[in-house]
Amino acid sequence: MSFLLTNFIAGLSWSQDCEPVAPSDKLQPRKPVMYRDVYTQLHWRAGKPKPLKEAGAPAELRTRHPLFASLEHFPLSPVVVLWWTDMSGQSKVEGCDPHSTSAFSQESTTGPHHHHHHRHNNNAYHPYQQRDISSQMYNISSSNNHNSNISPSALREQLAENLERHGLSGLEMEGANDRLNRRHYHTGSDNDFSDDKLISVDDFDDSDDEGGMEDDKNNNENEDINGSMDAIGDRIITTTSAATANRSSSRISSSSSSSSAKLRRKGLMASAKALDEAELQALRLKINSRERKRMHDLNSALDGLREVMPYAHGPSVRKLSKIATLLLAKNYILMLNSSLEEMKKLVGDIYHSQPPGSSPRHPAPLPPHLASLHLQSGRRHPAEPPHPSPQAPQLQHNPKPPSNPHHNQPPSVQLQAPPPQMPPVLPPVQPPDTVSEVKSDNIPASNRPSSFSSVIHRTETPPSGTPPAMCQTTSVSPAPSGSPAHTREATPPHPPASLAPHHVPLPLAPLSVPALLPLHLPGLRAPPMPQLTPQELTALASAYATPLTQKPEAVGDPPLPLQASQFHPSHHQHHHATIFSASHHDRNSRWPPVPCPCAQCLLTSGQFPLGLHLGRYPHSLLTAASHLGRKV
DNA sequence: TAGGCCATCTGGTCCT
DNA sequence: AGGACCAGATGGCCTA
Repeated sequence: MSFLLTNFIAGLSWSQDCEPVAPSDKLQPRKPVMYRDVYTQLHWRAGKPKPLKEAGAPAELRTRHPLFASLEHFPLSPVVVLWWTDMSGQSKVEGCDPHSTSAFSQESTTGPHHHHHHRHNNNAYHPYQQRDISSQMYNISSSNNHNSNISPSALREQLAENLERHGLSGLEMEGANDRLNRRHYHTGSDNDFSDDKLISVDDFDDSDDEGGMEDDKNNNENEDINGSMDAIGDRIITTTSAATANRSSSRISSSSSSSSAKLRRKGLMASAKALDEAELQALRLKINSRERKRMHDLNSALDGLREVMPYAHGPSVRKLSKIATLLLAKNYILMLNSSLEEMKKLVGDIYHSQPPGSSPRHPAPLPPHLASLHLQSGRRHPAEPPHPSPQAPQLQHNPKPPSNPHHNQPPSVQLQAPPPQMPPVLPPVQPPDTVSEVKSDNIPASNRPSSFSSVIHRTETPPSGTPPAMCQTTSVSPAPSGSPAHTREATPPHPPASLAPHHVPLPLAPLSVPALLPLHLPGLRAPPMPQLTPQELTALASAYATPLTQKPEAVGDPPLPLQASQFHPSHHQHHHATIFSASHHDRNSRWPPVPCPCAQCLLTSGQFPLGLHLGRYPHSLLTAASHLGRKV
């Protein structure tokens, strides 16, 4: 879109139809912001902060026209008189007496350049079509008045007359604007503020400068872009629109044209190469393309992160925002680390605690299912040779979660551990290719905790030749329906023992853990029996393995009164209460909830099926959640 | 309708 | 010099 601005005049010409309001309440210029070298932007407010576009100010003026800065110097003269011709060839007026200018002529806008009409989308936002008279920006658009007969020259005369009527001459304004421009927007270049009455200011962004206004008779004195930039501050300026956010290629092309001019003006291309306009345009396009690609790559990476995040991936789940993704990922990592530590401690307690009075001379034989646990922390058995590579295990996510109809199953987490080094005192480790599947049904009911609802099984058989140290993946199958999350109470398979843990070495072997392990399950401490059957171990692990495939209806049952009170700090209870009251209980919400990224929610995911209890919430809340999680 | 989120353009800065 | 990176600005889309 192109338009012509003429007689940009600030004056005390309130329309009789508009109730004069204290200008300070209506037009409060923001601190001038340098925009594209020499221009500024103002923030228009009418009573309360209001979007600029709703204030009726054309985007070009809001962002580029330096004379808007005059409002700072003329706070009592908020009326701005504008006349422009938009892309569609319609002349419009803002800020002057509607009774005298409403019938604006369209004759001046007709020309051979209506070929630009095709760029306009009827559904696209048109800044000049949104008028807010309350903003006291008098927008007198006569785009639909084809019978008007006021020519631009007549309009100028009328405007000048109005100015004189209010005792403000254009000359005074011009001088003031010149001073203002020199003060605020003079870039130090050769701005001379010539006496040009009509200056073409090529838009920097987007519009088609190849013809938007060339036909207008007022553009006879148009200068090229460089000349116009040197003459910022003149009263009559022709510019083009940036309001149309049409991302079409044509826009890019036209944008690059003006941008290249800026590049040259800026001096970036002041080398001897003397790139011509086409080259500069190509350069601008190239830069834009690179930046676009960069952002696309960034978004792709974020998408990849979302895929491995433990939240519902179903199509009915709203996509995590960028910030939510990052916060969730961060807290997820924290939770995984905590889970790992917890698991280490638990395993150490399980296998190396001895009944009171007995001395742990030898570590308990490690059942096959946990024989592969590789403990990084804790004291090692004296017989255990030093680990050759004590680096922390590397957490890896399966790029794709196990294929099953449950979309919200979390990705498996694999721990890459160094090659196993089995202490001689321990029984041989079950080969990693052994696939065993133990269901809680196999466990006697008397030994089965009430939380035995999940199934843990080895899901992958390494291909032949795979070193034993390679990762194993343990996936957690969903809990049977009707088993709410909070019923997976952390009932220990055996009465909790208060035995002091005896950390003894464990064989170095790959550790397979579920992707998400709820922490702080009460009672799940060192069982009294040093040896557990594989079934028991599986059952125990299942208590830790939180099925994350709970149906969303579980969301509707706020788990707050239960484990939350046990595991959540008070501040987090409040956080949860806030969150839940805000979105969790909104069954009518259009969007399914998305996970709370705070660490506490992740840590207590065993009680709250991760990713199912939050909908979108404001950034402030999300940030607060992050802060809360940081305290955990 | 306000606010959140996003894509895009843009200019500045830093790095290689 | 050129590319990567960053932040500001803007408008569109969507939701509450």
